[in-house]
Amino acid sequence: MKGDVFTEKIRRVGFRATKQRLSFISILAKAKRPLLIQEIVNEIGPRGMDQVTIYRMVDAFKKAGLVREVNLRGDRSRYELEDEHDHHHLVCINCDRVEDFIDRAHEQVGQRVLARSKTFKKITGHSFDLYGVCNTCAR
Amino acid sequence: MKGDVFTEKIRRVGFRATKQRLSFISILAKAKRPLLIQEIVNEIGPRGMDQVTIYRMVDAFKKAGLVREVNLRGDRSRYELEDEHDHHHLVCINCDRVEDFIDRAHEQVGQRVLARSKTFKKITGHSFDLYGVCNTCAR
DNA sequence: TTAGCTGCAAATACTTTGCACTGGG
DNA sequence: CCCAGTGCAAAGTATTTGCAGCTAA
Repeated sequence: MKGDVFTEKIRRVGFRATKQRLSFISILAKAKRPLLIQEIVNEIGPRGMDQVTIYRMVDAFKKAGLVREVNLRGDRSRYELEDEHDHHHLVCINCDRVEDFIDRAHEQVGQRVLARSKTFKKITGHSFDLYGVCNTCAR
Repeated sequence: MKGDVFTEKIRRVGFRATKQRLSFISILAKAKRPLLIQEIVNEIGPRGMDQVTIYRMVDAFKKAGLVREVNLRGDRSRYELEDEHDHHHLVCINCDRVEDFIDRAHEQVGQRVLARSKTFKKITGHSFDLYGVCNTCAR
């Protein structure tokens, strides 16, 4: 467990690498899409760890920049591991399947909007996701 | 009250134009930004209408295409009137001030992503908002 | 008149907090 | 050893549901 890559990640941001945190991170790493708190709880199983612990972990990891909070439609917050090329999501409105994509168009939009704006000084972030219908649901 | 534009809007989608619905719509029309359920309640005042009614109204109007649900950051859902040129938001991360902007770049992104995707058939919607710091908060 | 709406009460779901105990370093 | 982290219980919000009475059309 010493040289484990998740252990390193956690320690690097100044946290203790408890087994709860390791299993939390590994669940997010395996997931193909951002997960609800409830989905993480289910994944871990009833005897895994307390729901409260997950709320606290998500909060700490978010501040530490290890985890990203994602809001799709009117849904509750979902969580995924932070990655270098901040990707966006293409989400099926029928079955919730998620495909990630990378696109930098929003950066130019930001510049354009800022240039025109009389009230804003700088852009610091964005949210950009697409919704659609996947091949399976389109039949 | 007969020729009122809000009354027309409401009737056109098959609903009854009650005074609760009229005041709800007029509050959203006056607001300069998407409002929380709680903000709408406050706006109306304690003796105005029941919170439950607002939840039900928001739901019905959303389905009817009169109202749009907006999710900014990890915040609860906010609501605004639907408009023809689906605008986006530039939000101050410090004071929550909102400036609307219009930009169609996301349409090309959608085409691009769809062309590359092996699993999606079509794009039906999007969410795109920018975050930044306004002039006042930048000082 | 009468179905669509609303209000009130209460249930349910989600999230946060307090505190004593545990285990990572 | 000792304090960050966890579990459990309970409080605090947010949202939904059931039902009786009201009112727009």
